[in-house]
Amino acid sequence: MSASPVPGDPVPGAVVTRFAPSPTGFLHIGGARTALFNWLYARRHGGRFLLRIEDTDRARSTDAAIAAILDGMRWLGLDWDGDEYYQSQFAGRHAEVAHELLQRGHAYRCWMSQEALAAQRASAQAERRPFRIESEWRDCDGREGEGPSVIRLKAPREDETAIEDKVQGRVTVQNAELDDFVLLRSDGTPTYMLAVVVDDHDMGVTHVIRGDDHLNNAFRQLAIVKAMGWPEPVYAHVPLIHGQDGAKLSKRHGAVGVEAYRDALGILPEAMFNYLLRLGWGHGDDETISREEAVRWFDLDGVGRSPSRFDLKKLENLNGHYIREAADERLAGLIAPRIAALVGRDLDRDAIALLGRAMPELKPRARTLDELAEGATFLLRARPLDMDDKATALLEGEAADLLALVHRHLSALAEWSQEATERAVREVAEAEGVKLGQVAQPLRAALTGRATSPGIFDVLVLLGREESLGRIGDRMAVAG
RNA sequence: GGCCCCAUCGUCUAGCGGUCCAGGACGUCGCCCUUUCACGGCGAAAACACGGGUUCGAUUCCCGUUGGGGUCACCA
Repeated sequence: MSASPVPGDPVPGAVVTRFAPSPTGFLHIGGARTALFNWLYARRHGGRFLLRIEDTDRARSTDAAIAAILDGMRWLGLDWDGDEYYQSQFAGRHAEVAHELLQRGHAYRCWMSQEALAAQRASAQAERRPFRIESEWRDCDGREGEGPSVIRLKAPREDETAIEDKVQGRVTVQNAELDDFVLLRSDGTPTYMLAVVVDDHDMGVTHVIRGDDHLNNAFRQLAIVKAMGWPEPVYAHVPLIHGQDGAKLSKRHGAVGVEAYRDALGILPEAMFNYLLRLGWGHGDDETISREEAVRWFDLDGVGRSPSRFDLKKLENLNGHYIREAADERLAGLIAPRIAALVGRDLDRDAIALLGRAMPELKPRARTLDELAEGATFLLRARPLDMDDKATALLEGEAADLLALVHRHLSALAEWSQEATERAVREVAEAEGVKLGQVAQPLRAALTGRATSPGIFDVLVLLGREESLGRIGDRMAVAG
């Protein structure tokens, strides 16, 4: 599935890549992967990775929307070189280029009205033929119209244009397919098509790595590049990420911003990094790939050409892996706010230290920070504990008597350790002629309020003698 | 609809003419470990879309069909 090899690097020398998101309120999963690939490519080749915010649409480009993107990038550890650029800063330069194109005969002023355009489009549709703008102003020998005008590119109509795409291979399009798109709007502002090309050139971008949805645009942009006589960048159009239904990932698929996975589920940045990397790219049978390995191994030829579906299950599995690898203190700090919300009070240093100590037992049982916090709350909940349904069921019948026996044996212990508590509980089971589980399960319910938890002797030690005995006592009191 | 792109297990992928009755991972299902749930270990089911070529030989190359996706603004 590798892309056909593209001979020779047309731009020898330093690599410059860029990520150019438009601020929509969050860092889109697909955008994050595009950013990742650009970052990786630049780092791999000792080049520079630039960030440019496409804030031409001023209405949408709020500070909050921009901050969300920068925040997401930092979270993933995708550091950009230098300050971020803002496309709106360069509007003057964009207009300048449009006028230069005009002077050199590669563009023309067009006074065609929106209505005339709409009429052309309608008749094209009625006759079931492809729509292509046909402006009378393309070749009008200096004649001028009335009122405001736009500047359109005088796109070539003969021959064809080919792009040697690093991912897609050679892609060719008939120039007749390209129409005279607008470069400068009637209010003098630049269109996206013009702005990207000018900015990429001015920023010295050598490799344009972006989503597949821009492949068609690339031909239009290349027309500007050629008209200006600028060096052509290397293009690499990576396939889009799809939802479970196979369509381009969008809001209707649910969470689509990386911060949602971070905040709601509790995904670790290294897990997201690894997952996104493996989505559409592979390195043999390697599954868990570190940041360093990624920089060492990443290459554009490894990027597949077909879209891939976002699979939450795999992300979660990977996240579980990274949780197990993460330092206990870091994890404790990460889940502290979640637990605070769950137990309804802030956690002090002792509480966080307790979480850290419990972490080795908690970690293997969670795939997300959300699950990790959920599994840890029993440590910090206030007495008397609420019992869930399964815990309540475990405490029915003869369980109460067994619990009382366990309480007595544990109370008599001189030393409160895993070994000592285990011995005590096993003695009760043996003396009563029941299986360990018949004693351990009610004990678990009493201590945690749940039917599942870390190993019961770990729980006993983590909670400590006083708290443990207290919790068991609470249940005995209820049983009467 | 025009144009462009894509096509290996349910999903992510390995495979770059013979090593493939197709390998790994997630998910699923068994079994083991076990005080619960996980983790871990072992095992199972599961794919080269179809049809033509090229070739001594196609999952790998070419063409077509089918299916899927993207894109067609004075949005970005």
